[in-house]
Amino acid sequence: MSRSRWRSVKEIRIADVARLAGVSTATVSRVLATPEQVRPKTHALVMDAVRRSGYTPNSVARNLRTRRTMTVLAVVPNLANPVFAQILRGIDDELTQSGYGIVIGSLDNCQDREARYVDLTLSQQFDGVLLMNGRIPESGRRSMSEAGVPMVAICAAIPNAQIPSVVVQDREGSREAARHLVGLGHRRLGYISGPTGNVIETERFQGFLEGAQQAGLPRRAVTRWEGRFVFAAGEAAAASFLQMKNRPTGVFGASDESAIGFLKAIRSAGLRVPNDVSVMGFDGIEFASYVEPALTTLQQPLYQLGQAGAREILRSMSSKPRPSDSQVRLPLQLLHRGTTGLAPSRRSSTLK
Amino acid sequence: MSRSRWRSVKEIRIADVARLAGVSTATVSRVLATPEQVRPKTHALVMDAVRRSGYTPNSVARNLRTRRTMTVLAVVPNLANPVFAQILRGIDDELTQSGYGIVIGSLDNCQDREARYVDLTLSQQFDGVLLMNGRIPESGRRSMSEAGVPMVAICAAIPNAQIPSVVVQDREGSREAARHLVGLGHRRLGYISGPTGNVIETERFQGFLEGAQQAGLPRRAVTRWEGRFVFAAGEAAAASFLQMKNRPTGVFGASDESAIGFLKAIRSAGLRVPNDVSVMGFDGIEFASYVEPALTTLQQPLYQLGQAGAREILRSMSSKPRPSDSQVRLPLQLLHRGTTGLAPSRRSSTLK
DNA sequence: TCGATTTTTGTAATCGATTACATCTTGTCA
DNA sequence: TGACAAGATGTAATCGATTACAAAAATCGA
Repeated sequence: MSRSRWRSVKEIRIADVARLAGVSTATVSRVLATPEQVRPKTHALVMDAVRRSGYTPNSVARNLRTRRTMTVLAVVPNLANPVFAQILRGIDDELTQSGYGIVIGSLDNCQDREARYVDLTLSQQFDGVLLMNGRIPESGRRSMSEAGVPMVAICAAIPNAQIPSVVVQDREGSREAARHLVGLGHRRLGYISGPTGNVIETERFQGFLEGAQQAGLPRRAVTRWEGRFVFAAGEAAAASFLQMKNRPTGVFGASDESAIGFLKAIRSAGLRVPNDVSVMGFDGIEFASYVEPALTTLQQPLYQLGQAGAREILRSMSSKPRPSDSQVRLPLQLLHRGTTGLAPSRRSSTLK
Repeated sequence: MSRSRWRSVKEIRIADVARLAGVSTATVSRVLATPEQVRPKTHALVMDAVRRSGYTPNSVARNLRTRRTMTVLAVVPNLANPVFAQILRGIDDELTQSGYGIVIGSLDNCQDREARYVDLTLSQQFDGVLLMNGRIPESGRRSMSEAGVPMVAICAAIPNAQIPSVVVQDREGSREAARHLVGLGHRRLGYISGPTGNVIETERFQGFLEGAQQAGLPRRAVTRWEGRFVFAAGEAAAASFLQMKNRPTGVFGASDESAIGFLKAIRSAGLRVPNDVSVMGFDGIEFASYVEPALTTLQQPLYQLGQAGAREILRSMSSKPRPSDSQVRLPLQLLHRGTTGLAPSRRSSTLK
């Protein structure tokens, strides 16, 4: 019975409120959208009717008429990765402040899921799109860009596209990581990669190589293990690492998860960190400080990344003329924690 | 310039396609929605026009006319917790299969964020709502239930509400956890709680007490530390734990994160796990197997939980008559890993 | 108090689809 | 071949808001 009451409440339309208040629908609409355009007396009248009836405007109708949905799509590679959870928090907070909503589209690491979001975007569901997967989603012969909706790339810039991006200093960070390891005396380095071809991966690997080189290491001093940004990739790299004769003593994971997977695997094999091997990650996720020892890593300003991206898309959605290829690059912070230390060679000589 | 071409593509309406194909808008609509109702020749004609023009129906207009959005809202306490990420994957997969979309509404552990989702729901944005926060969101004097939209609770049942729920056997699981610890010889137990008042927390704590009692322990053998389902709660509990004179030897965290926080903190304090203290968690998140030692925990079938919840809401949205208070309870699995072992007392006698 | 100006309100068109109903084809069978 | 049913298509109403434009009311100065 209370059930049916709710139902009835749900059916209130603007016309009902207008009748109740003795005004036209136009006036009701104005009271709700532009109160300053209506006489205080009328305003009170209408607001009272709104309250009495429990009216809430139908946003679908409004969206149709105004041709905007006040909603932004955020495409992420996956939801399980806490990196994106943090970025999304920043986006959400920022967009909410401006009255926008956010729809999260997870690709679940599966490229054919792009189709769905292409369709939704093409069907005018969103006023803007935030891309965190480093590419413009497509479906068959159709691309999301056909929708003519503003887009902004976060986390990973999109090559060959005139799209503003908000990213971190991946290259510089990885360079610093390599230098950090070499500075500790490590002469043979390992690199656990992200997915080959991925923009971020490319940047980080290049940076790492550059850093090693700048620190005086030859290219062959760096071993690269093919991986992805997940725990399992680190474990796989460890398997390969363990059966090397001349093992690297400093290993850098292109993500915290892969570094943690590596860490776990080599410790299970009896190696000590950082005494035998130093390990570094990239991301600065919360987990990273709960492994043992706490993971040395490059911390991304994830929340701020999301905020900045959101501000960028808000700008794109408001003003028409845009540079449309601006790029913001936020700095990283090297968190020197427990998994990195002096190289065994250096350490023993020190101890002697 | 290509820009303007996209723009123009975007403006195609059903009337344009109809003109191009030389039929009425009704026919175009039917070709797209109910192809069997249209002659093959006409069908081909229209499809060709659709392809040539790059037409995609405007879903906002469609939603208005059909009075459904084919979208479900999923309210989660927060996004950072991987538990919800996994549940959401299950939901997403299942809903997508049925042509539904999902909007994720994160409360970010902040109750006043409920208002936003209440408004969206009241404004007819969703055909159904999945609640994972154990309560029906409200905003001022308005409740989400007024929208008259089907709702299903996942993860945490909602007390005193006629809402179907899909949960796990929290109570039975925690009971088993307590028995497991006592079975290993632990006579003093610790319990790191979730937020007091939370449905899940209540279930788990009751279960834990019951288990301890059934195993022959008096109530006072169980110490409860007030906490939340996050790392920091475990660390706080550890601080309290460390300054007890007669410490528990078996500690159960109501979440993996709190257990991991505890683990980290007591190991930093020099205690050995499981030799000095056994630790258990609840959730079975991926990270739990990467700490050292791997965390013994109760694994939730998170993905399946999401799937089941999605199926339930799909049912609620299709058929009108519903039991509306059915409850599905999925079983947990005790993963016996490295953080639990014989109690010190028991172990030393064994070794002797 | 009157007319001009400004504010407030109302009427009706509009957003872009779906769909009830009417109309026109096509097909079947005597 | 013609009558009738079944099938395909078209016309126009509809979903529920916003808003351009017109009309009415309030304000103001002389």
